[in-house]
Amino acid sequence: MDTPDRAAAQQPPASRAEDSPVFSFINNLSPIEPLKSAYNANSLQGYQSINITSISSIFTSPHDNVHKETRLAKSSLGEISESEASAGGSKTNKPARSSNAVRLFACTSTITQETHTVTCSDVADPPTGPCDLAQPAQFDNGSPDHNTTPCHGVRSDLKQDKCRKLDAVQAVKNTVEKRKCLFSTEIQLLDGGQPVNDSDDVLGCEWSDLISTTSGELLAFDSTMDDHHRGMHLAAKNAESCGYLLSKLTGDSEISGRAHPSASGQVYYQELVMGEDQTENPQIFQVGQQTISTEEIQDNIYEPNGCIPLDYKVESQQRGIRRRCLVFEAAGFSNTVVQKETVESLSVSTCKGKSHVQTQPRGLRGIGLHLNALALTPKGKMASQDHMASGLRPSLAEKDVHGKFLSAGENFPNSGGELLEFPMDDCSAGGFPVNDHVSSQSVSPQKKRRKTDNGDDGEACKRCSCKKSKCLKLYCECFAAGVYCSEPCSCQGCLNKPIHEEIVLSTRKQIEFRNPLAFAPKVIRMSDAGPETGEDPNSTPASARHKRGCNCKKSSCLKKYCECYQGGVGCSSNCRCESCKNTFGRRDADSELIEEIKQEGEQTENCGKEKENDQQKANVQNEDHPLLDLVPITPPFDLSSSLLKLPNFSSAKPPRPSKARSGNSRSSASKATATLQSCKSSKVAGSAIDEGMPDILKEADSPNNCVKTTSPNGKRVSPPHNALSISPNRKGGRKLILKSIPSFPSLMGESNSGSAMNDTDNTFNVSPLVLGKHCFCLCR
DNA sequence: GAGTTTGAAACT
DNA sequence: CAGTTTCAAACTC
Repeated sequence: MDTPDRAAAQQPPASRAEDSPVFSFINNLSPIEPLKSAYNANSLQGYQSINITSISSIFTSPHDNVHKETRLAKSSLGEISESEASAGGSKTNKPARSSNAVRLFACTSTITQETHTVTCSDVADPPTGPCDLAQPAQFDNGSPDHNTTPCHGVRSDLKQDKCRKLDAVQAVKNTVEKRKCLFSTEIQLLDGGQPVNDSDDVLGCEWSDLISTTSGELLAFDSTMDDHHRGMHLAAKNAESCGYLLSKLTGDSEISGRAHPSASGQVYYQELVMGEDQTENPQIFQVGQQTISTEEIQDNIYEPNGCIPLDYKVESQQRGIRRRCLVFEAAGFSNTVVQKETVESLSVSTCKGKSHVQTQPRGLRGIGLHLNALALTPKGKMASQDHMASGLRPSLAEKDVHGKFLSAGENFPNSGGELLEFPMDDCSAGGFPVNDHVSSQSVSPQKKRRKTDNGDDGEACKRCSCKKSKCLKLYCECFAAGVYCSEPCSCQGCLNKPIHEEIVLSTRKQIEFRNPLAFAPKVIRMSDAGPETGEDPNSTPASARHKRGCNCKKSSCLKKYCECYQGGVGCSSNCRCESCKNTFGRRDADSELIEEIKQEGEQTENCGKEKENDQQKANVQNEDHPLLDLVPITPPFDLSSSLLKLPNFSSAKPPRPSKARSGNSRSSASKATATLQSCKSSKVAGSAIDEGMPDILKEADSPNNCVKTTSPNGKRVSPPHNALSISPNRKGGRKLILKSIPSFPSLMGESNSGSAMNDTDNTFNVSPLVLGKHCFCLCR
């Protein structure tokens, strides 16, 4: 509807066509066709767009897509937008969507401003939730590449035009306007107000042009209005990371100019993200101006989404996935919806099941890092963490509902798009950093929640209280988690804020340089992700393990002082703890060795054995199966006994970071993997991963590969589980996670690892937690 | 809320 | 790489 008009306005030719009856006709048709196309044309693309991880296609597609999209965008976008609008038009987006959309907006908006391309606000439409399916189709229509395209539909262009028309025409307008409102600039523009500098220009010819070119790519997001607005405001406030983006959106042309700074933030993000993906988006950051490559945008957008799971499966694919995710988000699919579809499609396509993906509407991008730290922590400190990303997202995250979700680190590269969104619920999202200063204001309540409410403890959301480290050291939970400090934090002299992105980033890099795994999750939980989702064996770590063992002496590994305990995993050979009583499972080196041996022998049979604390073992062994299933991974449980040991790890290879870092560790890992592989047989791939991976990872991987079975806790899980399929840990973990985190974390992790994480990291990135969560959800 | 304990991180 | 110091979380009162 609107789109056509707008399109016409923007693009004379196109618009004309649009105006024509034919156009209308097409529009009508488009919705349907798109679907077909989506599905048909490329199952891949279609899937991808959906969620599917089809990776290769995805990756490749982006560029192609972009072009196509751009093209399409002009012509088709209008249509699409229309169709979407029509479809969704009536409806406001669902909240969930909105949230996502919002994020997208933020990103897009910013982008658009800078680039002048499009604003996204309206895009929200896509989500328009009405049709999950429809949307995809739409996307497809718009652009074969669905991935990117979906968003396109929404382009600011369209929006503007739409707005105009809408103003004249429809009730929809309201919604639209709202959307627009999200981004003040756009809105203004639409209204005719031109508060925004850039907008003005843009509005003119440029919009069309820009839009056509870049915008096409740009995703239109719809933000569900209210939420978006909220988000926007928040963002504006927060401005730091995302804030600037928002601000831009809001119409500050200046901002765009400023963009650089903000851009810096973006850059940072890019770096992080890009680091992985750089190839794709090198352009993007060119400083403010330009547009952020659609991909990035998409990425950003997507990341938030839960798409991650897909990524999960295939690392390389991840992006594609992300994008896809973005699309979905853009599409505004409710997570659920998307998930459904995606699931179906995905399952069909490549997916390996990434059920979680589905479930996860929102990924946790930031995963990587310290999710474990935050998330894992029993209390639910879950924070999402992406590195820095969090900063970016904040606004977005906030937007959602009460800001319940904060995406912490969407942007963070590490996450590589892995940004995790955390449901505020848990941590109150608060976790995320995001926003910081400003946000704090608005958020404060949340923060309170976080601290008090959230977690079981109330601490869950609690943030750091650094005094001397300026929150730029691993001492700082936030920093370690890869998130910006936010209100909840009681830190002093904090530099871990979006404003100081550069510093944060550089510091982070330094630390990573020193210790590549520094930001990797301390504990990797394999089981969760992989098994349950069934997804990626590769990426997912099979069992959780300590990145490096604890060194507890007095706490007996029974207190949170113990990282293992805190992470809900049993101690492993890597641990140097004394008088270990880790309830999750403890492994002595000797026992491990023995186990390994056994495992080797058994693995063939069962693939693994469980070991456990001496005492626990007895108990556990019996249980394994039953207990495992029943038992929540969560630490507290005695399950520990049940915990399986990882076969391989055995020995003590100290999972030294160095090894892991170097990625060399493999040998041992390889062994483990081998065994694991044998277990699973199927996936050896893990081996490769393993190679790259640190021991921990390996372990994780192996477990994954072998089985979901592997419990998160490496130790716990033993390959044998495979049979069991589920390690207790997982379950436990899942359960816990579920509460805390509603949505699945996106798999972002992989891609994400972003800055912090390297390849190996990436693996880590996928936060076990998340995975676990997903898994958990799925399983249940 | 203040003080103590604890163990990781950082430093040498 | 090992030992020491610094730091902030975890814990206790």
